[in-house]
Amino acid sequence: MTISEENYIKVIYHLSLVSPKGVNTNAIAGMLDTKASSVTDMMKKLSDKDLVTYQKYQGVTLTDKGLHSAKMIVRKHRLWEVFLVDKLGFSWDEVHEIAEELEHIKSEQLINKLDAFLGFPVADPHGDPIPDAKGIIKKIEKQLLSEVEINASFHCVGVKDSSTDFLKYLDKQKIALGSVVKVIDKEDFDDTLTVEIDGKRLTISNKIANNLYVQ
Amino acid sequence: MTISEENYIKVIYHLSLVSPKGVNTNAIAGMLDTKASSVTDMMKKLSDKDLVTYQKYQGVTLTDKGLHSAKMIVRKHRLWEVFLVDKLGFSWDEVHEIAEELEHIKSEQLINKLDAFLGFPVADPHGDPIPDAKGIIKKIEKQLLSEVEINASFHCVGVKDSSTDFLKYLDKQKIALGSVVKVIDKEDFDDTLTVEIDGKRLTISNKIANNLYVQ
DNA sequence: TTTTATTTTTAGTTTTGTCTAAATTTAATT
DNA sequence: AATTAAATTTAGACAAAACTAAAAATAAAA
Ligand SMILES: [Mn+2]
Ligand SMILES: [Mn+2]
Ligand SMILES: [Mn+2]
Ligand SMILES: [Mn+2]
Repeated sequence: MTISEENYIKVIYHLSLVSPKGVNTNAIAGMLDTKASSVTDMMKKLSDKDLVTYQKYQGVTLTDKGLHSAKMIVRKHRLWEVFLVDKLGFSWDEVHEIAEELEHIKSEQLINKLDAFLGFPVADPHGDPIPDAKGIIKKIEKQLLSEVEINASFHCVGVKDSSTDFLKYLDKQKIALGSVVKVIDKEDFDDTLTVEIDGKRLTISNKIANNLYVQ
Repeated sequence: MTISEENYIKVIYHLSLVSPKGVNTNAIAGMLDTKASSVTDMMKKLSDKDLVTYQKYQGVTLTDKGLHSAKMIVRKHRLWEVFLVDKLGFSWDEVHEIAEELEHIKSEQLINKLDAFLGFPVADPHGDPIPDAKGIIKKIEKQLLSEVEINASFHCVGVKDSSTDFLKYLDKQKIALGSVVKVIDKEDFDDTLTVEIDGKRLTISNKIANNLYVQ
């Protein structure tokens, strides 16, 4: 599998989680910053390799083989992100780009040794679950902060949006995975929340609360 | 720079150490397992990018820019080899192939953080020197075991041939970097050596002695 | 110094992955 | 149901990096 093929497979995997019935050509093109015609070409190739099932105009889905490949790429991506943050001291907003390259290193032995070296982590620095060597993903129980009842306490366990802007905002507000959050009040008009994070009171917009997972 | 361009630059660098006057097309083709005509094409491209000076039929040399690029690739290759052996527990005959891929990961920050994480090593698992962030290579004093006087003691500090076969032979004989070697006797006829390695007596051929560096 | 052998380059293809522009299919509106 | 809009695919082209086969330059041998 080439790097390009791997990038396509991974994008189809991520989009499948939202559109399990079939992933659109344009959606793939958007994620990979390429043109729809290029996607169509690649779908034919991936279909020939039995990694996706593709029917003209009907979107694509991953085959079992494609799904397994996708999980292995995601596994590599997330393990490398853990390495970059835990061992090399990168911050969580700096690692995605680098992991985007590291995820294509071929050795299976490498990734399993890395996994052991890191202590078999179950989640990456953004709280996303890491598939194990067999591709099994331990589902992490979580809710969006925006959908949680008032006056109960939770732990931050992940982010939905892992853009630099959002992660830097969280850093600024001293919100990290593990932080304790309690929703004090919710504004009816625009769903703005008053929360207490690690004891400190804070007002956050619905957009923020809608991108932060708690448990 | 593409991965292919980087591989060419690195090979030219290694061959330059032996042929500083100019590296031959066929030599490059041999190292990269490609055809001479492909090399010619690439030399034109690298020349256009000001990474090599190339004149038809006269071989190539690296420009300052090309030399610096080459050293950065070698730096990455060797640092990753240290990581694989010291942190992940690979043996020294397993790391070259993987480092051949890892050396192409782009981030400068990554490699400098990796360097720090590893404790700024000066040599890779095969005893080859690691260029620092500026490209400066601390020359390691060393002699081939085949050229050393009899009855003096040395430390193994590197291998000239780092093929799997040779490294596995050394493993079998319990010879590692750091081992203490003393040449007891040299056979006039074929230069076979009788040596004492970490106290154990051993007979080794000239071919072996000619691929082991001591200091 | 010719002749022969080796090395290197040129010319013309191929594969991979991309693009633009045009055609086609499907979805959404009148 | 007909028309318009959006999504998708086809057709044709291009750049990168490789190849084969043939031509040209250099080196070695007679
Ligand atoms: Mn990637
Ligand atoms: Mn992540
Ligand atoms: Mn390489
Ligand atoms: Mn090495």
